[in-house]
Amino acid sequence: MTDAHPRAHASRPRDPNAPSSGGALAEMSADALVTAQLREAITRGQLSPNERLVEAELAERFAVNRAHIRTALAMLDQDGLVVRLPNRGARVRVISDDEAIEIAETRLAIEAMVARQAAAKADATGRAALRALEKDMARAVEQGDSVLYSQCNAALHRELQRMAGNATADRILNTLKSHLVRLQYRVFLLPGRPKTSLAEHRAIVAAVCAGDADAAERAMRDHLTSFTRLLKQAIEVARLGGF
Amino acid sequence: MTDAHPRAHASRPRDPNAPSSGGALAEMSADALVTAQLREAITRGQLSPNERLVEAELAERFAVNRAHIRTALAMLDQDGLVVRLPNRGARVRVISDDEAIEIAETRLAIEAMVARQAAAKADATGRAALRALEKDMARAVEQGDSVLYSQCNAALHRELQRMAGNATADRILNTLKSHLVRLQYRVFLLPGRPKTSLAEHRAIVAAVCAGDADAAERAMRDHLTSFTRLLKQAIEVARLGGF
DNA sequence: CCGCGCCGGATTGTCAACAATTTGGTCAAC
DNA sequence: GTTGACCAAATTGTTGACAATCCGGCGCGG
Repeated sequence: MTDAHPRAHASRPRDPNAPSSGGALAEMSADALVTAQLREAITRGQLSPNERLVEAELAERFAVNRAHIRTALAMLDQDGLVVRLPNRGARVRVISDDEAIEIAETRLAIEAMVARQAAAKADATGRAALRALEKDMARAVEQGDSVLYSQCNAALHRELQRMAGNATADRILNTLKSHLVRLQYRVFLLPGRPKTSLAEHRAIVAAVCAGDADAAERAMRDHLTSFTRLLKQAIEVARLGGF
Repeated sequence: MTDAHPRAHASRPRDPNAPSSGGALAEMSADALVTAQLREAITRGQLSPNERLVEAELAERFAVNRAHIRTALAMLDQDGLVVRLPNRGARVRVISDDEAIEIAETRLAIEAMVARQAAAKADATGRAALRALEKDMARAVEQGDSVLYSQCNAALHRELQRMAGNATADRILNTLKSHLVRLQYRVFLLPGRPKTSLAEHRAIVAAVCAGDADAAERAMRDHLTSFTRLLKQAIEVARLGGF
């Protein structure tokens, strides 16, 4: 209706040689879409760790062919969200305590670099965005709104990634974070955490906006070190208390 | 012959929940095997950047079904070695100059952490292995054997990864390195590079063996900063001279 | 009562045929 | 000479059927 040409389906020719599944939600291959859906189902906890992922079931659930599920599982296997044992099917990969810490530490290493790069490349738009997010964050703390806070937190880190313009680090960080989402809420819920976290974020924003790369890296390092320490603590508590 | 039970095919039950394609070459699913082969073909340069990857061709080349090629392409797409455009097939992904630098920088960030962790966990075995590799490396420099040197170099970094015992960092580093292999030879061939590189490696080995985490991280950082700088230089030269 | 082999259902792995899409070339019309 | 539509070959996307494998329970023998 909106387009007279029967064969036309996209106006722009699309940039080739770009990470295949990175783009917008529309104009995505069926495989990529299914993969994204499955990934989200896992990270949101709708599929619990170690749960068996039966191809036929998933195919029905997402209303697609088994082949699509199959490639989706292969891709998620590739970035460690799923384990596949030959002839025995796939399961949601369980992240061991030790591994969770590994992930947090690796994230720290990369994100410290990202903060440095963001500071080095900071422009007016980015600075404004950061300051706005800082304000939102402060409001969330005042109101004691954990959900909002966690959203602002994620948004702020994403904005830093955007400013750094490091696609490689981006991809890796997104993968690492998808592993952490299920764990980080424990840290957010610790008493007093939002307040310290806010202060740490302020330091990051200030350093990045000032274009001080060293300070930005240091601030991010402090922030994520503190996060990692609390994560370890939370894990330890769970290990002792849970059993 | 060696086993009376007709159904037995592996002695140990195998640890579930481990990165699927990380293990030994035997006992690998067909998909994983094909993926590994294709990955190697790409990293070794047998398939040039931007080359079209026709499923039927590859299927014949590796003597497998098209479906296997399909999942292999999906997995390689996932870790950025291949780009797939819907209905238009897959190509070997070309790494732009900027991206090569990004990759080198990200590698630096992670490997600095790995060096730190290796130093913290260093045991007698690891120390011995590092010292042996250092010797081999020195010999390679004396003899002016670039190939041997590059192998020792890779082995040394791998040994550090092993010592650090950080599976997450491992996976990421291996991916990043697979992108760099085709570029790093330019750096190795620069005049005088092996000698400086050797000195840098000596510093790393010394720090790690001494269990000095800070020094190890610093040494690795210096080493890879120097590498990255030369890589940038090599790229710049190629950009100006190549055209 | 316990181990062992075996069978049936469920699930994954393999494959080839078919449908849909892109691509490049040809030809006519302007 | 150039533009545009159309056609054919090549290639990817989709689907269903079939084979191979694993997992549970069941019965047999010790």
